[in-house]
Amino acid sequence: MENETRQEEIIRVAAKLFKEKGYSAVTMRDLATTMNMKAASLYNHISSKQEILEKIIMRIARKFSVGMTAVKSSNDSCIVKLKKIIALHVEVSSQNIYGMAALNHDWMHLEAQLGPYKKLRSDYENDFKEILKEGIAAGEISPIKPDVMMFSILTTLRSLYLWIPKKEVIHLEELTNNLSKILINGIIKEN
Amino acid sequence: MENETRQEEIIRVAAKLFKEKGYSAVTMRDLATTMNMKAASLYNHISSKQEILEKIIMRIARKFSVGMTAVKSSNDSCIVKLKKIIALHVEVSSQNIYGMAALNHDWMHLEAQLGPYKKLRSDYENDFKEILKEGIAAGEISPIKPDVMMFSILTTLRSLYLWIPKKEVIHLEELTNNLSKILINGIIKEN
DNA sequence: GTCTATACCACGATAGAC
DNA sequence: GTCTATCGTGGTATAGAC
Repeated sequence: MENETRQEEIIRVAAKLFKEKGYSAVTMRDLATTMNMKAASLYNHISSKQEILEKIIMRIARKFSVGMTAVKSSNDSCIVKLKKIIALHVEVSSQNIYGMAALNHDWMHLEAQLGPYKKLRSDYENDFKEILKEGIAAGEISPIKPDVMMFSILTTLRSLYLWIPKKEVIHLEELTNNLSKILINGIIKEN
Repeated sequence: MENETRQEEIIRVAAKLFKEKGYSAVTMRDLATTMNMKAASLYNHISSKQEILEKIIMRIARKFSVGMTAVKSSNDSCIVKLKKIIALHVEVSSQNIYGMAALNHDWMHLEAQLGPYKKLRSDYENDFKEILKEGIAAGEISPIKPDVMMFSILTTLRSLYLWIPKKEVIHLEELTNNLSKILINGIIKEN
């Protein structure tokens, strides 16, 4: 965290507090206390509480969009594309375990950026579903409702931030492999 | 909703608001406006905002505990036990789509009931993991880390409330069957 | 860049008339 | 059982000294 600007530090600490109590329950006084400052001093670095939320959420949302674009444009099979999406979520979640909480649960408190956020999320879900549909058409994936499949896989991936920090030592590659097996092959033992 | 007491009505409406904005962001004035009352009048039916949260969360948490106890004490195979747990989540979630949001995201704002809630949740997760471990020992389930399996399945089940209301017509039995296939057999097509 | 002081407003909750 | 009025607290944010 060297060479981190004071604004970046505030945003990082705020994300941690938002994960613990949610955006609405965290006050500027809470944030200031954690930063060893007075609340008024925060405003030399950020213009509002809302701005902090916007930076936390939109930064991560854009990473997912960029990642999905890369996966879409590849020539991989659908199963490989899915594995790449799983790896994308493990990577982004592990690098933003606090911010992911705000992305998942505090997006409704966005004001000016609410529309742009919703657009990114809905585009992401459509791309995801499209990959599943292609997989079904190509005979790679079981012909179960793509909606239910996407919901099942994506909610697991979106909740990774709750769970990654609990691992003592985080073997991200191992986690990615285990998740791929479970989400793609299921948990039943094949004989 | 006939024969519903005024207190039950307040709790039901509050759960809906909590799902939309989170416990902290919903004010007693918001709740009163939605109920076509003044905020002060709410206090003739409930003693505090905190009491509303407690009733919403603890009621549902106890349903899951009761359901898990029934599954545990059966003589079913582990796979059948898992299917029963999936059905339990579909049932409880569909009957409490608003309350599930508070259960998942506002439990940290519990005060006196925080400890009891955490105990119920942790017991539930331990029972769930135990069933997976038995399944592995019995050769029914793939020998992947039970932690990762439980995380993957349980986060999907815990997020059902986000998704059930989006279905135009809810065929709960079909949803249960599709989810069982996806979570247990995976999405890959077997040839 | 941080501080003290404070403006202004909304919060949960209570008192007491009707 | 609902209302008006209000209490005490604490919210975001600004002004201006240092």
